[in-house]
This record gives sequence, structure tokens and C-alpha cells, in this order.
Amino acid sequence: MPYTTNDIKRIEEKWQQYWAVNKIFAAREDAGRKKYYVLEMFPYPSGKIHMGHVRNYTIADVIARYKMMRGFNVLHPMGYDAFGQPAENAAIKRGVSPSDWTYKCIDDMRSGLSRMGFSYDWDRELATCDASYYKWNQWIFLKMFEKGLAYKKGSPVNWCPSCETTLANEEVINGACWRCKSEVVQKDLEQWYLKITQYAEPLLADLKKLDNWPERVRAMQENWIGKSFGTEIYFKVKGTDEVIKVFTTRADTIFGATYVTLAPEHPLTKKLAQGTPQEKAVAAFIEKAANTSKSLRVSGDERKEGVFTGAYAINPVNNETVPVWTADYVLMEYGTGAIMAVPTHDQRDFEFARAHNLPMRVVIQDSARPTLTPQQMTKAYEDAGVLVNSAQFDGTPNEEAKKKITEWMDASGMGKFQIHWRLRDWLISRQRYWGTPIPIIYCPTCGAVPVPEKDLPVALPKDAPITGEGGSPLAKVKAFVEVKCPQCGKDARRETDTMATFFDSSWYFLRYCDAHNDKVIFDQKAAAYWMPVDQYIGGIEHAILHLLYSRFFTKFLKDLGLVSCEEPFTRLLTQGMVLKEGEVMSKSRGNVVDPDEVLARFGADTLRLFILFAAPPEDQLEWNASGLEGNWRFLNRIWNAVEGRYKSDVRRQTSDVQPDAEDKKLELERNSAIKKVTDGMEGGFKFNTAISAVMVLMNAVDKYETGQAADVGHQADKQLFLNRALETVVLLLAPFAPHFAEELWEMMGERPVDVGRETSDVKRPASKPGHKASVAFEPWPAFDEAALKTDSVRIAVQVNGKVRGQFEVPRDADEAVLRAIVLADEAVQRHVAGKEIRKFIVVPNKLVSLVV
RNA sequence: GCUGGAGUGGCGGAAUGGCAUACGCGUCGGUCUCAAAAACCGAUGUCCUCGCGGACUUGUGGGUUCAACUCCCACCUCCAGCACCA
Repeated sequence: MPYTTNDIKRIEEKWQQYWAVNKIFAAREDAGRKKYYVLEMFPYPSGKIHMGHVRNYTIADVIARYKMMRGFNVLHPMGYDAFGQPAENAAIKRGVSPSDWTYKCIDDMRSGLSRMGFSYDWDRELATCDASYYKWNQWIFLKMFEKGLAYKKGSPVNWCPSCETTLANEEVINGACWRCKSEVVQKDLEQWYLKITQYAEPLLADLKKLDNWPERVRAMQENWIGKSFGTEIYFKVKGTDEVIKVFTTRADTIFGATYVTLAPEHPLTKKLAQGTPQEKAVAAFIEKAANTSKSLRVSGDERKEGVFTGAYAINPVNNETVPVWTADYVLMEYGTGAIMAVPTHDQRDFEFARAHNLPMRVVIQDSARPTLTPQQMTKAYEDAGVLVNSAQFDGTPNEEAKKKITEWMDASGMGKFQIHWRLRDWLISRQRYWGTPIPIIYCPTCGAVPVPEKDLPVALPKDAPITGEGGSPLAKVKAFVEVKCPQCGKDARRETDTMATFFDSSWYFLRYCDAHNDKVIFDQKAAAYWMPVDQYIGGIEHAILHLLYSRFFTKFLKDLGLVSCEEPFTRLLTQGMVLKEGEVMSKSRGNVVDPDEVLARFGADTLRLFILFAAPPEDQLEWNASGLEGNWRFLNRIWNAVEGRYKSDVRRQTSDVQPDAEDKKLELERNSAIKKVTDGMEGGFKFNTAISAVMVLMNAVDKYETGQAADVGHQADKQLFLNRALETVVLLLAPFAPHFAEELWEMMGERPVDVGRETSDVKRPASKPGHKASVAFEPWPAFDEAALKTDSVRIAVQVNGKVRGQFEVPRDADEAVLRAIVLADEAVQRHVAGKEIRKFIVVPNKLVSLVV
């Protein structure tokens, strides 16, 4: 009987129920067992699960199940990143409450996840929108407030006009809102920030420790944090007491600074122009820059606009008087908002100087061809060289000069070494409803007062009017806003903004260690046991946002003494997207494949197998319906072989048996399959090749004949080898196709032979004798090195680098033997005939190479 | 521009410097069938050749080596992230 659609449904339900009822994946701390924490980035509950989820969680599940079979105490939890704007949008569109909508979606997702057979510890399930969770968001916020890491300031912020809320720098993608793609504008607002910049140094330095993270994620974070070493130089403004501080990484070019440029927003820009003939022009320019969107200002590289401020500054190194300009290409948010312009050695300054007829001076020459002159130059010379026109520094190589000049300036008060960071503090205030209320109370007398810990959580009121416009919905809930000051008892008002939802996801991995603790954020011992996450799996889209914030929170909580690890995620795997016809599956493109439809026809195991087999986990995966059928056929072949050929009444041990050549061949295939799958799992989760190794073994099983042996006794022996091979197939496949493996394992009955089990000092949960117990905790099969060594090997023969033949030779044959065999061959002779053999190279058991 | 990654059959993809194209899909041929589907068996990089066999082939061009998809140099293309960052 084949493995039919009906069987699939019955089998999958049966085992899903078995796993759930027996809670076999519930994790317990056990100091005597080695732990392994597998985590996938938890989903935003937007409705049913999609193929992207299926891929992400299947990868994680295979790892979790594999590690269980290897004897690890595995923690594999699941939860929901449940706060966020889509719930509010649904509320506006459908007239349901964000809470009802979210919990409905969570139910849908949970049942979708269950149908895939994922090995979660459901006892630890959490949703960030539960007060029992966000209470601890507020608690962390208060701790940060206490340490001065959460603070409020008025400053220009990124504002999404469509979402009507502020955004963090990390949420602005190419000048647009990451969520709705509307153009982001700048707005001056009082907002709450987290001082992530205080952790810039360790966040950067510890990236080096994350050598099991993809290189590109580390590179992206490094660029984002953006440490640059440079010099701050002071230019006095002529005739005033004002000083312009500029930041440069090219102190070596200071003698070539022929003017100074301020950002339009720089406070001195307007001030310096006052009373000069340029006053009106400067005011107009500032006005124009303020009204130009940042993305437009930054877009065109050709157009560099600016005006003279009317003021002059003194270059401290040579007391030269240089004009002060303002230009749109200087950004207020980087460095000091002011630069020294060196047109000969900076391309932007060069373009600007040419456009506005500003003076230039060459101060670095290519040591090989010192021929640069300002008149001839068509672009800035930004390469290395030696200094000229630079007083006592003439002739110094420019890299060396950076340090020497800065030291010299520092000694005489002209400037100093300075480090600048690209990273900004994290703006977390959101003018939205469906998030964690910020636990602050504003008192007219006491100012911003933290909500006392005993009053947590500050509960999100259920009845806020959600319209999507007109500011924070919480501000309209009188009962929420009006409160007494915890310090003086007078009338006060609550903060009505909520936290950015990335706050919620920055520490959820810690809460899983002790998910239902209502006394403390989590038990420190539990966290010390489980943390750090050994393997984290998720999308590359979180390379900066979520992963950087989580690292920041972990470091902060470590400083509080709550966790013992520096970094939350030891290994990171970023899975590729699921494509169809070359495009990302998405509802808007209308090219989605619904996992439910695939489940109904082929079942979870085939779907899992297809997703893992079709591409390496990090690569993009092209959906392919006939590939899916191929994997279904593969499972069928195994099913038919076990049902038709496996005999559980054969009970002899393999050591009693004398194998013939065919038996040895099967054993070789069996052992090399174990080796290949194991190596693939240990060496970076190469699921596609691991599955192909099982396919190769299955091909060998199909070719293996048990009925041909002359005597009946040997037929029974052959059955033994067949049984052994089939059991190995089922065990190797168990992490990939768990329901299928459980069913076959049960069908196999009492365990008749030894598959060659892994021996290890790691304790395992007791498993019942025979095959009745779940295959999930069966020891992973071990391979036998000796069986991999055949008596003879096939080697190739090359003549002058070209393959001219293949030979079956004894293992480890020496050169003399090989020479005799190889040179006797007619095909080799044809290419060697009459020529002198200059070299005879032997690569043991692989090939010989002749040079004639 | 900077940073990271990738270019291998008709397709997805495989190869610690050692027989390129494993495994799967597709295609072609066959078995079974009245027929089809399913299943099973076989073939399948390109070119020349009836065949034996030979030549060529991992983005391009060089180099190192007995031997290069793999190492080195230069370049091209594509993907991703960042970007008037001083």
C-alpha cells in the first residue's frame, strides 16, 4: 500500500497529538546535560503563516531535532511579536479592536505552526502584547531611565506623515518609511531616546567575537556604527570671539584648507552673516535648505549649492584668512556640522570650489609624479603621497602626517584627536496606540517622574479611539492620562506615547528562559543556563535593526548583573527568501503559494523536505511544483521499501554475519551516508546535500537484492543488512521528515539490530525499549570508519594533466605496483608511447599523474 | 563611490588543489496498459564521428602547479547594504 494523502493526514495528526499530549519537547534546566538553545525570529502575527515562515521555522526545527538526537538538552520556544501598527490599521479598516484582531491572528498562526510539526516547547509561548510581557518592557525602561540611558530631548526627528509617527534612524530606508515607503520628513519634537551610543564601542568591538555570524551582517553593523578617527580643528572667526570647530579625517591636508563650510542648520551660519552684506542671501539659503527634503538635498551629486556668509576665519596652522561659506552638502548631523574645505584633495570640495571660484592649493603630491597643479586638475587627488606647501611637514608621507600634525596641533591648542560615530541614539517614542505605554508621569512641580515599580504594568487602556490621525490615541483617554504625581501627589499627566515595537523584540529571547515569571523579569539561573542562544535563524532584513538593538539590550542587562553573556546570539543563520517566477512571494504580487494547499496534497514532511533540499538555507529558494513532487516520490520509495521489504523478525547481530561483496557495498553506502549527513549538519547546516546523501543510500537499498543468496541462512543475513540500512534511512531522515520517520519507526516494531549508535557521555531522556518510543530522542547513528575503507579503490590516471583511464587497484598500493598496472594499459600506452616519463605522481587512493 | 556576496548543464544545485556536473527536476527512450496517469528500468554538458574515439567546457583575460570551479593578479556582470559621513 503506498503512502497516500489519507495516510499523510492520519499520520501527521497522530504524531502532532502525541508530541503535544506528552509534552515531549518541554525543556527543563538540567545542569548535568549540555544545553542547546535554537531560536527563530518570532513572527509578527499578521494572519496565517506564509512560505517565508515555513522556511525559517523548518530550518530551525531540523537543527533542534538533530541536536536532540545528538543528546543535547534543547530549548526551542515560539512566541509572537504582537504589538505594532498593522493591528491598528486592521482596527480602523474592520472596526475590530487591535487586541481581538491580534489574538485571532495568533490563534491562526499557532495552528499553522502545529500543522508543520515543529518541535516547540509550547509551555513557553509568549505574546509581547500581554501585560505580563510588556510590564517588563516598562521595567527595563525604568532601569534605563535610572541609569541615564533613557532620556527625553527636543531635536529634529524623522517623521512619517502617513503613519503619523516618529521613526528611528534605522527605520528610515533611502529617505522613506521602512513600513509604508512614504517619504520621511524632519520635524522638531520632544521625544524619548535610548542612549545606545554609550555602547557604541563594545557593540563595534564585540562584532569580532561573532565569527559564526555571516560576514555581511557584521559588515553592515560595522558600517552602521561607523567609527571614524579624525581630528577636531578650531578656526577662529575673524573679528569675533566665535570659534568654528571642524571635524576631519584628513588632518594631513590642513595646509590646503582654503575655506570653511558650515551646514545651513549650523547655529553660526545665521549669526556670522548678521550685519554683513550677505545677511539676506544667507537667510534665503537657510530657508531654502530647510524646505528641501533631505533625500532631495542628498540625491544629486552634481548640484552643490551654497553662499558666502560674509565672514572670514583664520586657519590656525598658517594664520591665513579664509572665507566662511555655507553649503547644502555639509550635514549638521555628522561631525560638528562644519568642515574645512580642501578642494585639491576632496572631490566634493573640488566641485564646490570650481563652481564658486574658490582658491585651491596642492598640499599632497604623488611621490612618483609630483606634477599636480590646481590649474590642471580635473578632479581631486585623494590618493596617498607626500606633503608639500605644508611648512615643517613638507616631505612627510601623508598617512604619517595625519598623526604628526594632530599631535602638533594638540600641543599648541589648535585641535585634538577626535573619534566620531555614525550611530545615533535610538528614538523610541511612537505616537501610536498598539504598543507598550512609556511609564513616565509629567508633574508640573516634579517634572518627568518614573512610574514606581510596584505600579507596573501601566496597562494599555482598551477603549482608546483609533483613527490613524491626530496624534497619540492614548492622549484622548482621560482616565489614562489623568493621574496623581507619585512624588508629590498633585495632579499630573501620563506620557501618552508608546514604545517602538523593536523594544519588545530586543530581549524576548531572555524571557523564553523563564517565560511566566511574575515576580522578576526572568530567573537569573535559568538565563545563565540557557543563554546565549546557540543558533539564531531569521531574515537578513533584521541585520541592523533588531540584531543591533538586541545586542545593546543584552549588554545593558549584563551591566545590571542579570545575564552573564556579552552577546545574545552565538551563531546566526540568515535564510534566503522564497521566490516564485524569480520574484519574492507576496500578496501584492499575487504569487503566493499557500502552505495549507501544499499540506493538503503532500503533507508537512514533503513540504519540509522540498524546502530544505531545493537550495542551501542561506540562498534564495525558487518555488518549483515538480521539485515538490520529486520529494514526495522519494518518501514514497522509502515507505514502499519499509512496508514491502523490512522484516522485523530478524534478530541476529551483524557481528555474527560474514558479509559478501554486495553486503559490504551496502554497508559502505550506509556508513558514508551517515558520515555525509553528520558532516553536513556539523559543518554549517548543509541540508540539501544531507538529503541527497540519504537519497544515494536509498538508491543503493533499491539495488540491493536479498533473495539471490544460494542458501537460506545467507538470505536471512542479507535481510539483516537491508533492515539495518532502512533503519538508518529513517533515523537520518527523522529531523527532516519527523511525522514520517515516527510512523515508520513505529512500524518497524521492536528494534532488531544495532544500527551503530552514537556513544556519548551526554545523558538523554529515558526512551522506552524497542521502537515504541518517539524517534525524536533516538541516538543519532554513528558511522564506522573501517566500513568506509574498501579493499580496493578506483583511481584515475592523468597523462599531462588529462584523464586517460580508470583502474581498480588495491587500497594503499605503492608506486611500483601502480606503475605496473597503469603502464600495462593500452589506452595509457597510446598517450605515453615512445616518450620519456619525467614524473610519476601518486595521490594515494585517488589518482596517478604522469608527465611525459 | 565604499562594504559584503555571487557567476558551474535546459533548471535547482554538488565538488578538504586530485576523475567537474553528485542528488533532484525536466526531457528522450523503454516496461506495464485497450489507452492514459501512476510506478518502474535506461539514457541525458557541448561539438566532431556510423562507431571506436577525440576536442572543448565552471563569467572574461593572464599567472602559479604534474594537476585550478577551488590559490594569485586584472577585468566584466549581477544581487544586497550603506552613501555629499568630511
